[in-house]
Amino acid sequence: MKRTDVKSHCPVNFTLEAIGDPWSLLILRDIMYFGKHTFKEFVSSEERITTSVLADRLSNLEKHGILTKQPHPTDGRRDIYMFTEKGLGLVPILLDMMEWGTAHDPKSTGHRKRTFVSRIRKEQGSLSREVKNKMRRGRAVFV
Amino acid sequence: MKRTDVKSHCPVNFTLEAIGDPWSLLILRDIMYFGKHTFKEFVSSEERITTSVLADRLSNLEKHGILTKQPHPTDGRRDIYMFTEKGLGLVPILLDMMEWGTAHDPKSTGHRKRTFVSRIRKEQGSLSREVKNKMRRGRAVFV
DNA sequence: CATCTCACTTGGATAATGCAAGTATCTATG
DNA sequence: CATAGATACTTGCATTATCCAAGTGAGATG
Repeated sequence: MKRTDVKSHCPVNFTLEAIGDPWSLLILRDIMYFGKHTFKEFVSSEERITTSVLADRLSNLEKHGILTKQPHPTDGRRDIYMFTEKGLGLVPILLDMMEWGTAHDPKSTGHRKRTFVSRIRKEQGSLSREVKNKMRRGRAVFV
Repeated sequence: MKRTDVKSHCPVNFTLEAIGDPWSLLILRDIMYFGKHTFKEFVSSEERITTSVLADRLSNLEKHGILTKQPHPTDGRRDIYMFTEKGLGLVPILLDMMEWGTAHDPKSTGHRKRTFVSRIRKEQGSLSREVKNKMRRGRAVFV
């Protein structure tokens, strides 16, 4: 039995079924932050995804309606991958991940984007603060 | 070679090295949303994590400074897992995941928390909108 | 002190991933 | 218009991770 065989309708679990593996998120990062759009560009990323896994993840992200594939307008060999509107809903998650990674890795390249990262921090408002305070007191969101 | 053997200092990748597998995030969800704190409680979650994977993930999350383990004050068999301050920095990510999962799963239990979810949505402010608009025009954050 | 509870470990089967190589389609060049 | 190079994949095999069931050891309970 695979993990995703148990269908809970917890919204966090639903999100994880779509993007809950590292490679999928790295692909989304490549598009969102670096403007990559093709198979070849994804393969060339620092983290060295293999072509078999990349093909699998791209088709998953398409299946989940997060990415769309279009033929390149002039070069028929290429396919262009882009976010759908549903995919764009993941932007806040990717922003928060950039913020956290920058905050906790002294060597992070995020430090070169200080003003951008502090803008992310500002979007984390009163609700986040409220939840954190609750948890500091040993409580939980729904308890 | 494992994925995490390639050390990029991309902040998103750094975050993924810490919590980039589904089980870790489900553990954090259990603590944050449901107030679970012990091994037994995590095992009893809907998604059926196995004890071997749970033990592995808990020690990883401890190693990354996201969770701390304390002995139960009265029952010496139990250990209490709680978020550290570093771990609390992940709260916005977990909130955004709840928001997205609720928005895209018609059967989501998140629909029972409408006012809470709409508060999450309100925290996603002008920066997210700006990034999304850029991407709709085929551009990227840093391009 | 026998039994139960809790937090793990261990071992063996199954599934996912990594790696190298190959294929099909399209483009660019002589 | 044949040939070489690009691009987006597949395929096959070795390695690694996960699942599942059962066991262990320390502490609680009656």
